[in-house]
Amino acid sequence: MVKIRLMNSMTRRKEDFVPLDPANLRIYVCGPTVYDRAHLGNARPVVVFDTLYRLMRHVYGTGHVTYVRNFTDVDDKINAEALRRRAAGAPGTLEALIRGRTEETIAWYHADTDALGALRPDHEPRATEYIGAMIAMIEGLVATGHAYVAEGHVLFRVRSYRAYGALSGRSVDDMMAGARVEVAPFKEDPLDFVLWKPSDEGLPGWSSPWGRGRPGWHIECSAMSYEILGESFDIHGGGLDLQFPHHENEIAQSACAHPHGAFAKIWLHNEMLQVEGRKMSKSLGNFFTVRDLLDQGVPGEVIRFVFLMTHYRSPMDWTAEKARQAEITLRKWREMTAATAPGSVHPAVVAALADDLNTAGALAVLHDLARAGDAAGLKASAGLMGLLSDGLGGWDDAGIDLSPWVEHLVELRAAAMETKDFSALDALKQALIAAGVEVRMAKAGVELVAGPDFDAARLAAIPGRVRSF
RNA sequence: GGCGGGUUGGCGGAGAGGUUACGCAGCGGAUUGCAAAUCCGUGAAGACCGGUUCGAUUCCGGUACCCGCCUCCA
Repeated sequence: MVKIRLMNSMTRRKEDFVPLDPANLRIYVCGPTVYDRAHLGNARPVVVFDTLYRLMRHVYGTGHVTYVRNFTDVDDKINAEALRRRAAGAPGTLEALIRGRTEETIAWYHADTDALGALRPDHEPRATEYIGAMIAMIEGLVATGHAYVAEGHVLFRVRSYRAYGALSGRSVDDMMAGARVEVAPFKEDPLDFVLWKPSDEGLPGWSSPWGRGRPGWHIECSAMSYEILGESFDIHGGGLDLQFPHHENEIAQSACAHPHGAFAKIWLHNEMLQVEGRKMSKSLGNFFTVRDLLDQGVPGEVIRFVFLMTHYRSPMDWTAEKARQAEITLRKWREMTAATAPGSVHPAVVAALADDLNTAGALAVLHDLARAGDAAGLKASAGLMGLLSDGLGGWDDAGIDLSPWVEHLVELRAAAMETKDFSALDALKQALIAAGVEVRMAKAGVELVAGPDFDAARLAAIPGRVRSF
């Protein structure tokens, strides 16, 4: 059995991974709030935890890993969009408009993450389908004194959980010192957070012991992970920005609601994404979605490769130069493996991934395999990382038959060898190169490949074709 | 103010207390009518100051600078 080591955010140590149950390894990852297209930053945990999922399936067996990633479909931004649509004259109830918006967004999310070569999780629960479980958990917390009701709200009593702050390395008193928390007048303590809040008629709501309302953000993950994975599971993941307060609050809720459970054994957090050296933000004008990139012609496989170039615990900078390099490498590898059946995964690739998901190290091994000419090993090993699969392919094929141009070049070369006048041959060659075609002329023959900058219009505009195609 | 992370060659980016990371770019060579592509080879690093050590880029401490979180956020 391959020994997997993971950096546990809780202990700040790289630990040997020992599953609670090797026959059913359980992973929970915080998923998106489905109010709009996934931006590039959203894609990072998708790829990171997909890689973890693939590694675990490889090591423990495909049927022995349960991967859960939720959809948060209760959120003020979703409400705002639904209200906007209603104001614009859209028919239907508010709930129906909300459902429509979240359905649409989830479909986008699936399409975009599929394009990145991410496997669908085994469960993708939606918060709205677990309201009952959330209410039950909140009732338990109230009954045991870990939560209290105030003015239609239910709040978690942070001081009732002694270990609060352990994950993010803060003490409650530290947080009080630098508190920038909005303090509602009905809170016993400024750090107490909302489990349930009232909804007025203009907002979606569910009936509860505390009146019509809706859940706070953190409770959904506690409720859904418990319902699907139980009170103890192996790994909980998400972006580093979720470490506090979201994950800290999840821990507090779950630990108090299920005091005999361990909740998550290992916490993994991916670092954030930057774009050309700066934080991605709408105000800087460098904000874009996965779909934007795909529409610009950046293949999903290239996006995935760029993500894998950087270790998940380091900030990752998205740059056009990286995308260019990734595309060159993938084209080379795809050409090399096109007619090859996958062999076996190279142990060094597994070893690199097993060492806290060292994807950059694993890619270096892939380069070694390519250099050694091991196409079968390359294809299988890359497959473990979600690369070079048939499903992600096709983008490197310009979908054009270049063989007439090959014939033309062969004829021109034969003539040039006779006459010693290479000008016509060189002109055509330059024109092809200008159209983004790689011209490979060897003694044995001529080969043309449409490269990254292939431009069909420029190709079509080249004069002097010997026949029409 | 509180908490956490980082600083590696021209660029990107890993591992390892002592022996080549790797990729891109560069340079040299093979090949080619010439190129391209490919292959082979090659120079180039560890923010700064101390400490531990036979030996540190790798461990420890400090300084500087950068970044993230603390507010919806992946």
